[in-house]
Amino acid sequence: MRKPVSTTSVHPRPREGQPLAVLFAGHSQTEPLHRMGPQKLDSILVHTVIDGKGTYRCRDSDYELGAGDSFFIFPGELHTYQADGEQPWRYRWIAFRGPEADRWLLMAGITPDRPLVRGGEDVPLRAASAIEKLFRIGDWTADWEAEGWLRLAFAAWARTNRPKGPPPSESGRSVASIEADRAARWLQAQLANPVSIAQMAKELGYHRTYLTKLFSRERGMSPVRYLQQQRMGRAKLLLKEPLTVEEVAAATGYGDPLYFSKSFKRWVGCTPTEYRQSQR
DNA sequence: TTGCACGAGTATAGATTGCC
DNA sequence: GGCAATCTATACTCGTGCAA
Repeated sequence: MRKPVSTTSVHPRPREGQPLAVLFAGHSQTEPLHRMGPQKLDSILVHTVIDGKGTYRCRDSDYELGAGDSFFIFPGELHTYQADGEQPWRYRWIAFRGPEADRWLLMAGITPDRPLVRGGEDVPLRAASAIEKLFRIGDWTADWEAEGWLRLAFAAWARTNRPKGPPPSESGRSVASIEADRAARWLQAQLANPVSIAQMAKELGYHRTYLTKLFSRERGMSPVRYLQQQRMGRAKLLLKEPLTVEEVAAATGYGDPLYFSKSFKRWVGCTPTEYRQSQR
């Protein structure tokens, strides 16, 4: 068995507000049954398995992974991952964030509900290795090179994950429909965070009033109602886990568990505790 | 596509109660 | 005692109509 080892190189001069920011990269040879989580992150973290096996758990789903597979952890998503007991995995990771990254993930067909890319090319592993070295050296050009490597990795994931054809944003849909989808994805990515519609509008480059109207027209419900619907769906899943109501409230963007309980009852018709008991 | 105004609805905080 | 739910008051945000 290999000796457990883990190294990480972080960006030497991280800056806020970039469309795409590569934050750190590293690699690990884990111990048998080595486990991370349950936890939540504030950036996107992708692991690509070099060899060995392990399990990734997210949104009430378990994924078995092996060599060549990549799994994506989205910001605010409660998750765990654990090495196999007999063949603990060895993997490389890259952490990044920014609206550009969100767009690439969508185009590659990678979402919190489909957080895997099975097998495929070795480019992501080479990218993670290169970025780790770049950040260790700390040269001022590291930003450019790291972004370039991440682009190559995304191209590889997209080739593996998506059937041939135009990217989703170019398939003949209206601009309003595409923008409503963008807004919906933004809201989905913020399920665990207290956010406002004004904040969303600002980040997507539209006026609050206009975006609200556009969203309501395309989706048949207001952005706030959509956000609540998604949060309650998530809450129902999390209530099947051994988490307190307070933890479920926090994981669904409610700072106040009391208010969460009240909202849950209004949506579902029973309190979180009653819902949990009914599912047993 | 933006900005304003306004009513309606939502979020929050604190106090209290009930259950295990 | 700890956790969860309820009630109330208040502040804030949202959705919508309208004008530009």
